[in-house]
Amino acid sequence: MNYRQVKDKIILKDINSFNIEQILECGQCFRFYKISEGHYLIIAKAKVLKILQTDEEVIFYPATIEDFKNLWISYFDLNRDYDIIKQLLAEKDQYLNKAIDYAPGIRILNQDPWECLISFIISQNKQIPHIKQVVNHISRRFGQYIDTVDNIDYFAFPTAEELSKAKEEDLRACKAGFRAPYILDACKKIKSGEIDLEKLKYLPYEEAKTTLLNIKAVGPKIADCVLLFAFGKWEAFPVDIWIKRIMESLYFNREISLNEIGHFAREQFGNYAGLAQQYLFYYGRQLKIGK
DNA sequence: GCCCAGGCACTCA
DNA sequence: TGAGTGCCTGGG
Repeated sequence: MNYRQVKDKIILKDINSFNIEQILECGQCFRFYKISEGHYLIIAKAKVLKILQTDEEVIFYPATIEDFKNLWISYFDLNRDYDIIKQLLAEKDQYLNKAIDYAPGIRILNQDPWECLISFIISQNKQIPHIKQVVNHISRRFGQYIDTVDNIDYFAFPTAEELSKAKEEDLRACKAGFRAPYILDACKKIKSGEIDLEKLKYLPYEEAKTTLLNIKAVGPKIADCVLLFAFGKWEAFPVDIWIKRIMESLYFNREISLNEIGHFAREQFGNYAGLAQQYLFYYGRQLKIGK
């Protein structure tokens, strides 16, 4: 990878395994908008960033070289060599091999744990456009103003401190529905220090997961999402309804319990299970496998 | 109007 | 321990 700054843009070249559409549309994050083909706007790290990908390069703007080094390299996981991992995974089985070929540009983002936690609490029983909507309402109402881009105001996702000012009815007004008290429970546990998200990063997968399960409305699926997308714990293999259908259809040819799927995934994909999940999810969802 | 969506809590056997 | 059911809300 090499990059340089040209005015307010960072131009990135020679990067393998990077496709902005696949990265954003594989279900790991919610605060992004498609501007046009290969052109997206994201809100992360209290910034509004556009990303334009062409055949030869990826342009991040507006961004300084400092932002790029301090924020975006880590956020987009740019220092990791995905080619080696993909080779390892592709040897596991033909289905995963196909899924990797289908979307070789997927990367796992390093997101903010708090935002990730609340976003996935919101995700239950909702479709992605709805989740995005609720996260936006909450940001607009409780988060800090970031910037106005193309006449649209953008707001950061509120901190636990900021969000704990919300009342249940405020969150219901943000269309959180029955999840409103769950969000407040998470606020309370984080704000009081009962659960310290910063510390989870340093705990082993199982221990961190057990801690997260103490939050109301956080079950195995949501815990795994947070562990994978915010804490870099790639042993996590979130099993949602899509992955269940996809795995049943590709690997089992019958109905199977969530537990069995998790067990199978750990055996089959090992320490890279989480990345395998992303390839299978994107592949299966785009092709509507099992639906 | 009905059904379902990237789960979970709660209840009951 | 496992199966069954209800849940805000919006879109098809």
